[in-house]
Amino acid sequence: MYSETMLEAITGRFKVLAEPMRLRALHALRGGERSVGDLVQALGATQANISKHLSVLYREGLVTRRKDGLNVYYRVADPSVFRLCEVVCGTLEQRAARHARSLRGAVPRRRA
Amino acid sequence: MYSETMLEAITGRFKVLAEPMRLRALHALRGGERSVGDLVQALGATQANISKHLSVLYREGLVTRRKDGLNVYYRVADPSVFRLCEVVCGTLEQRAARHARSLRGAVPRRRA
DNA sequence: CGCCTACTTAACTATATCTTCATGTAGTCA
DNA sequence: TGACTACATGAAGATATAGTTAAGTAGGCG
Repeated sequence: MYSETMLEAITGRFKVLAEPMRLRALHALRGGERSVGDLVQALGATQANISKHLSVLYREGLVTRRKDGLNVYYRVADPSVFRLCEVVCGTLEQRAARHARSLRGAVPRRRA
Repeated sequence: MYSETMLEAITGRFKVLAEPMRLRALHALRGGERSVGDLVQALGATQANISKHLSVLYREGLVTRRKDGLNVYYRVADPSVFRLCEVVCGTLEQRAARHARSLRGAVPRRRA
């Protein structure tokens, strides 16, 4: 069993990832660092919105940032995020497959 | 990049795991199935509260349930949850270690 | 210096969700 | 049938958080 603080830390990490826009931002950063304006255009959201989500990711240690002139460039700091997504994807696909099978009938019948 | 529906599904899964009490419940079920009343006692929460969290876990497909007389027994249906927690734990520990090192000084100086 | 651009942040509204209390439901036992 | 137990659920209050608007900060450029 986890300690109380560890539990809060884990759920905190999950909470950060539980937002579509943040996940989109992280995956948009998968290819390397990008500026805020670049992300705004890529993700189709307002600049303030993206900026806030990036701040959350930064506070949680999932990204780093680097200022260059007027631009701020963000970069993924913790690639484990993608492993988490892949694990979730795997189980979701398994579940979907099971569901599909159950729709076809739990005990598949041959064509009459 | 994920499709919009896939993204919602992934964040939905993270959202379910982003609650300390639900994570506690899942880990309490790690040893095998347990009744609601048993979990209530083990987790130290109200019966309504536990029942609701279990319903969420059930809707999301993370647990199964089985009724036997007056009792309802829950069981973990998707053990990948524990892998997710382990991945998160690993990165949190790494981060804590880095933080500890930075507190000792990024460039450790020898005693004068 | 003033003005612009890129970004951040404060203030606000709307929405979601956790928690609790009370009630409802299903099964057991007399 | 009625009373009791185990669990689920509806309603309501408190809190949190996403999104927008507007203002603030910092750097580049004339």
